[in-house]
Amino acid sequence: MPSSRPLRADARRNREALLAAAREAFLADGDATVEEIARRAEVAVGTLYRHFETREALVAEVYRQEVAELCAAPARLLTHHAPDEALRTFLLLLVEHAAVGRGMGEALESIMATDSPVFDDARDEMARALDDLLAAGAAAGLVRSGISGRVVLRALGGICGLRAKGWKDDAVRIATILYDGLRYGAANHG
Amino acid sequence: MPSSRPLRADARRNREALLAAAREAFLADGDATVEEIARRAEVAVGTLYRHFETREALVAEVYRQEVAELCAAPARLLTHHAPDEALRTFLLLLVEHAAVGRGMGEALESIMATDSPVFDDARDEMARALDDLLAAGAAAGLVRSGISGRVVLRALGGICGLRAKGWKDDAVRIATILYDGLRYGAANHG
DNA sequence: TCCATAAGGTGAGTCCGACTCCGCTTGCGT
DNA sequence: ACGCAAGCGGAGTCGGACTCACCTTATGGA
Repeated sequence: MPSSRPLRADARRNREALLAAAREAFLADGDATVEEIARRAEVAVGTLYRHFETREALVAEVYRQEVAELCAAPARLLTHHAPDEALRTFLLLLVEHAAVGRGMGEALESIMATDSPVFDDARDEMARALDDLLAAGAAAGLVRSGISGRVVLRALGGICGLRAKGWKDDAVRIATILYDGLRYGAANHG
Repeated sequence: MPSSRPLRADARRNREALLAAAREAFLADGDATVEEIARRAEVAVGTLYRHFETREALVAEVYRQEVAELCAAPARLLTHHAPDEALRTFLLLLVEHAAVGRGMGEALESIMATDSPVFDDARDEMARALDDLLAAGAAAGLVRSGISGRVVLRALGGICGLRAKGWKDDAVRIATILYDGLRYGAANHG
């Protein structure tokens, strides 16, 4: 159903406006009712639902770009760093992304810690990205083998939700612990 | 407000019935509307709300016993095992508890991964229990120091929510990775 | 240029679940 | 046995996601 017809001009405008309004609302506050988003975009809720199946689908769309970018990182990191360093950097990059705004953290948490089918694609993509990292590390004997990306993803899920004072330090610590834990059973243990 | 007066007989009965109904509903299905719980207990929702501030408070109460038990474990484990072994066992014990029913997992997740004030007590208690474990481990040079129980708690949060096939294996793996990560930077590194 | 028409937009309304309120009922101390 | 505070019932409110029957308009073909 994409591109059966190229989308009428007003429709495209509204879709864009909705995404912009949602992005604005999410990045800042983290939530926002569909009503609020529609109002910001100067359309009615019905229009919102013409373009996005559910509120969650809108959230997913808003963060798709950024998640895709995040998922592209492992391949890039692996060309510039040793696999273990690439893994470490990626985990910290994730924390960094989660920190850009309440919304991004929540989106990442939804992807990592829920099983909502709306995020299936993003979840699969991130799991695959992590798989690559882990496989490269294992092949080099720097990371224990037998761990799937999905597992690591899930382990990281918790750190993206809350925004208490000092949150980021904690997140970095957790990422570091996980990283060390992943190296612990490696062939070249050290 | 506890024990200003010993609670009228019918009130005690209803309170008990509500807890029983909720326990039954939660352990099996994981959720249940307040309406459903009230119906099961053969009282009206108003009665439910006389006894419990919010739905969450009811959840907290249902699992208080079990959480308290869980929190008592570290002290016991430390008298029988080396600190590192005690830590490992506790992490696995947590996974075990999360596995007893959808509800218990959800409750643990709420405690560990949210900041709902309803779970403040449980959260504090668990963090303290973990602190003890970590401090003992650090004192013996078996566990890296500088990690607070709260951080570990948060890291574990993600593993208690989902119930996909093979979930428990994943949870055990994550717990193991965390455990290894916690030992990684220890004084007697090995 | 103009019309037919299907794509798109609208917003009051539905649904659902948590929570409230107030009048009625009842356990229990005297 | 009586009074009344404690307790209970359940219809009602509220808030948020989502729907649908009807209206508006962009667009492409004559």
